[in-house]
Amino acid sequence: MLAIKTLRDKLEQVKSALATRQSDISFTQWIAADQKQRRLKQTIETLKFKRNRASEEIPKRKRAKEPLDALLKEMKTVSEEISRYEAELKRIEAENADFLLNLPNVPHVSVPVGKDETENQEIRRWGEKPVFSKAPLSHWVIGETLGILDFERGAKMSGSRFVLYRGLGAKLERALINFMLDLHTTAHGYTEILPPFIVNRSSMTGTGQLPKFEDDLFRLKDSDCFLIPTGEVPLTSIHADEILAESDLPLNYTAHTPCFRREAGSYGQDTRGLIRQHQFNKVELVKFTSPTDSYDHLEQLLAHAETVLQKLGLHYRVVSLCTGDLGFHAAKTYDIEVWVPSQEKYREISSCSNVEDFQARRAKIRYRTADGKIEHPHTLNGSGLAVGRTVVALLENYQQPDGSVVIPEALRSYMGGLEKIS
RNA sequence: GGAGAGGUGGCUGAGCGGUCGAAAGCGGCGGUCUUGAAAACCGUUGAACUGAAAGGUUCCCAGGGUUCGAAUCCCUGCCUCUCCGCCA
Repeated sequence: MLAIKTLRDKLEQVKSALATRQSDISFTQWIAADQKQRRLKQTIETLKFKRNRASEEIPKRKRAKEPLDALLKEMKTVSEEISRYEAELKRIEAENADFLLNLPNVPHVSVPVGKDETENQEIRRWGEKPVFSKAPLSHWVIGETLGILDFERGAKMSGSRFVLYRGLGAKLERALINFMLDLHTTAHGYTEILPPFIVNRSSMTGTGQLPKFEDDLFRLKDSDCFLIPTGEVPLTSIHADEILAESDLPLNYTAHTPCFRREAGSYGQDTRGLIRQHQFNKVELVKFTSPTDSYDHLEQLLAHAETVLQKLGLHYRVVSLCTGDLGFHAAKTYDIEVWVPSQEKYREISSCSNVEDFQARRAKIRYRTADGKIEHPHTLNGSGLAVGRTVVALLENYQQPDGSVVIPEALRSYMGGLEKIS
């Protein structure tokens, strides 16, 4: 959510910044409604002032046994007026709040301007593409042949885009989760959290998933609660409605959570394999930082996610998303894309964003500065990493001519010393 | 699932329908005292909106209602706790 003050004072700047996102938002209606809202509020406050003064007067007169019928009558009218105006104000406020909640974040100045993903900017590459003697197999062929991934039975019990891991496949997923969590908690200084995987509407709204993206979420039938689409939601909600101390910052949290996504509107995309599932595991990184150094922290967060791939020896590139490809709540985003040999493509395996104060404002996350001022911290989040997609990369990049898959050195202690899956 | 209790400021916890943004204690901050610290004592200490400021309005879980006036009364919802039942 953007600050109303910013909208009122710097509307033209906001407009042109948002235009780079390819959003066509009209502000004319909002401007009128905002003015109406302020006028109404003034009227109501004047009336309430009158009522409050009368409330002081009435008991005095009562004690003095002075007549007050006329005053009571007058105040009854005033109260009726107030409730009439308030009903109107409530309606307008709800409209305006809805407008604000649906406005995307303003891109940071360093974000490349562009219309869609074709104009994202490559920042760097790490490692080399592996060389194969014959055409590399897709991870689902490898996984099914090795008996570690079972898409058929996943679909049988749950539907398409669900998978069953078996034996060493399940163990590999678990090994990756532990490997990532250990790395982030020991080497990178994050506090491990095990949050709820079901959250209420307020947590979803605070983090920016709602009201705009309800169709992408799984909602529980009788409770207005949702399955989390990412660990970012519970981790960022940890400090909702709180006022932190400046000395608390930065706060660094990590968590492994399953993520649940409806994937509405992605029919026909990545229908086979692990790339796009309704349920997948992810290790998430979330930071709360001071606004002054949040962009340094974004680089750090990105480096922390990259470290996972480096330790696993997986070739990847880092891309800075252009304005047109930026997610709703992000001011700046780096995607890490891992090499997927069977597709001869880089595929997103992590997305690291600085949300600035967009979520903090929605979720009422604040901190008190040394001189007592109340400010919104910046929130950052990134995948460190998407676990299912890491399995994709491992199976494909480490596949051997004999059909086996070598386990990278860094992971072996988590696999009971196993060197390859065959 | 059944029965009951309750949701008040950073925390604990008072609060008669009007003088309550709200007692008191703790904690925090500043000070006195002290070589220093502790203790003691004194002072101070919520948030949002609005306004140049003075000030004004709002907030005692949320939403409705009663009333000239609600933290206080009524209704609904949410949440927490206790006991019983069930259960990993």
